[in-house]
Amino acid sequence: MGSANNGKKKKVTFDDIAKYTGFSKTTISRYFNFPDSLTLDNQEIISNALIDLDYKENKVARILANGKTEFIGVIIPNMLNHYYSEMLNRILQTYGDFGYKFLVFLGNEQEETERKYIQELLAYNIEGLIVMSFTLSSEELAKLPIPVVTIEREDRYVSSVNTDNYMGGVQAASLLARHNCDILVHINTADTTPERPAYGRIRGFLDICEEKKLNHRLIYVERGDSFEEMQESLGEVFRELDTSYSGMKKGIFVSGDTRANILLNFLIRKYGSLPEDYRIVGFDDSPISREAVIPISTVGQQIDRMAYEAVSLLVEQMDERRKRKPVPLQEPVHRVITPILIRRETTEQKN
Amino acid sequence: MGSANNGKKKKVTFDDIAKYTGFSKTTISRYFNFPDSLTLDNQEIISNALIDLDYKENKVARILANGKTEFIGVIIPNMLNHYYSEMLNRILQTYGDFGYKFLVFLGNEQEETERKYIQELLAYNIEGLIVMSFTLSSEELAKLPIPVVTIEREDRYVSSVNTDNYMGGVQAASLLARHNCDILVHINTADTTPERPAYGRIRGFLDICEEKKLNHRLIYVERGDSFEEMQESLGEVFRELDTSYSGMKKGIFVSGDTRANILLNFLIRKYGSLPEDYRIVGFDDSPISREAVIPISTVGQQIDRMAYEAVSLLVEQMDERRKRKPVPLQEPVHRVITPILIRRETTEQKN
DNA sequence: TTGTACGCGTTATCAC
DNA sequence: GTGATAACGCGTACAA
Repeated sequence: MGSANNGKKKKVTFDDIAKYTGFSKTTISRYFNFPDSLTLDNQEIISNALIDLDYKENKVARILANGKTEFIGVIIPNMLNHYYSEMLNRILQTYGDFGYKFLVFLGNEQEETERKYIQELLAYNIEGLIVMSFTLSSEELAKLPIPVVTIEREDRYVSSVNTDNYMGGVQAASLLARHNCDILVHINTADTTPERPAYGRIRGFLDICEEKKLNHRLIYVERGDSFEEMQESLGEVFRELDTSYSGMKKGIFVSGDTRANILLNFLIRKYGSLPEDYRIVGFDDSPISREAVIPISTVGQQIDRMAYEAVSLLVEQMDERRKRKPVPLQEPVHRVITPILIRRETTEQKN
Repeated sequence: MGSANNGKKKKVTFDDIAKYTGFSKTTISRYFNFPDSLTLDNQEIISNALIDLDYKENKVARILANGKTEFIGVIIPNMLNHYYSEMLNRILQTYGDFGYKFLVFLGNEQEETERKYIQELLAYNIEGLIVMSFTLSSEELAKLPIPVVTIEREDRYVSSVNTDNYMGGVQAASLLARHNCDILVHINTADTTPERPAYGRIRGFLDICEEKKLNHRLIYVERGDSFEEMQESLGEVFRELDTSYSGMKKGIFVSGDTRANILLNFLIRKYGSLPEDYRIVGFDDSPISREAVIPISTVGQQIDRMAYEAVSLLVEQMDERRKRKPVPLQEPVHRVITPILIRRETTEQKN
């Protein structure tokens, strides 16, 4: 047995391999980076030596020598929201495609902290940055010395990937329109301002309503910090809708499945089942839309594709930088991913 | 003015600062690591130089020089399960407490891939590893050259943090017993084997039932890869329970809130509300337990504390390694976190 | 209190 | 096809 290498086991380096095989450090390096430049015999010799010595590669040293960390920084607002955790999930999974590792920070809504995080990330020589939090302006992000891609946030001065929110609004409103609702209602949060991509949902909804001359209404609720707060504000909305439009068929497009579910629960708890004069469409295709007591129709964001596009957009720019004469992007690239309408029982109820 | 450093802006190094200020590199280094060893005047001079030159620290170089990466590796099974994403969330948040950065990989259930991930992590000189996936045995993990802490998985040969699952089972069963149920049922997944911490839930449940001589029953369902599969297998269970124990008061302890919610939904869809002869307790305190049409009583794992304990346990061991004469742990440390029983409407219904 | 010289493990640039 | 040597940017004895 090799016996236990007790205490601090010194790591095996190129130097050790070189001495062991009689080659130079350079040749060992070449074995890893340009194996074809060695004779097959010599490759074999080194290959065996690696096993004999139990060599483990040291990426830190490589980074110092050539500057490529293969690190991408990620700043994400939180992970309570399924949308973000799923996005992070998909981002991490692109490791298989591109080989980049991710350093993740949770942005806590404070500008200064977030700047600190970015400095820390830069100190590790990350090669690119993905930003999902919205505390820092794209103008500021664009000034960073590395490529930046944002996801679903204000993106005027940087490249980005967003859902086609307008299309989402159109899809939702059209579906409700097809069900011959007497009144279309869209519920969104008060902080959905025009510069946010999510604002497109409102425009899409309104455009369809106006185009088809449908009776409609827009309701803003506070975002709310907790589930209970959301429940409370939606409780009022529910009671008002339920009484004001009594007897009318109501088509409700709720921006966010969590809120759609809350509304649905109010209905079920009041009526024991989903009344026929209610049709509901959510947004996000988050787990709750599937797990709800009546599965909720929803506009599904293609999170997997968005994550992939974000990373690949970043990789393109990072690759460009490695060239002799890099041609940086003159204009930010904005990729838009079409959402997918998912019909479930809150619109397709079989009675 | 320094003018715009065009093209590839060379990074400012200690050498540049040294030349600029007239000090040596060493003094600059000391400024960062032992500022008190410089006179206040000289600190001031260097401090100003940093601003003038717009110096950005380079952690990679520092790592190479002293070996401390401040990286912790994390291997997590997936992020679809809220439990994992929340745990990751909390782990990432410990950055504020300990300053360690996390390199995260998603274990995909294949031993070889997971070993590859670990090698990659080691290549980056991570100082410690947190493992939540269960593909690799603790025996194998214990052989790694760095400290390892597992969370809620088989942990015989490594340090770990687990929920007190036994206590959780006891709490759930006791609560149901207090409601004078005629039959206590525990639903768990078939893969919950004795070496898994989660097995304690079963033992706790059984012990209470036997101690109080309660009519009880244990039902195993397949884990299921999708929500639909879970729904299907639980559908059968539901129909059987509903007919077999008709007229009896049923106390059901479901291992996992997602499954508890599915069961609840079957009830609501059949009866329009939660019948009085049903009492349900879930496990995990995941969002669905709160968002369900009838909020579900559940045994809540203290994920924040578990994450903190895991990281701090790791940090202790990593700190120990930096000492002259490190005294490695002779025996793995197992920290156990007590779960908290959360009573909601599925047991405390006000009619 | 400050400086000199070397080491960390790899890659890049020349030679041969 | 292979080797010597100099970077890469910082930490750390040891010396002054």
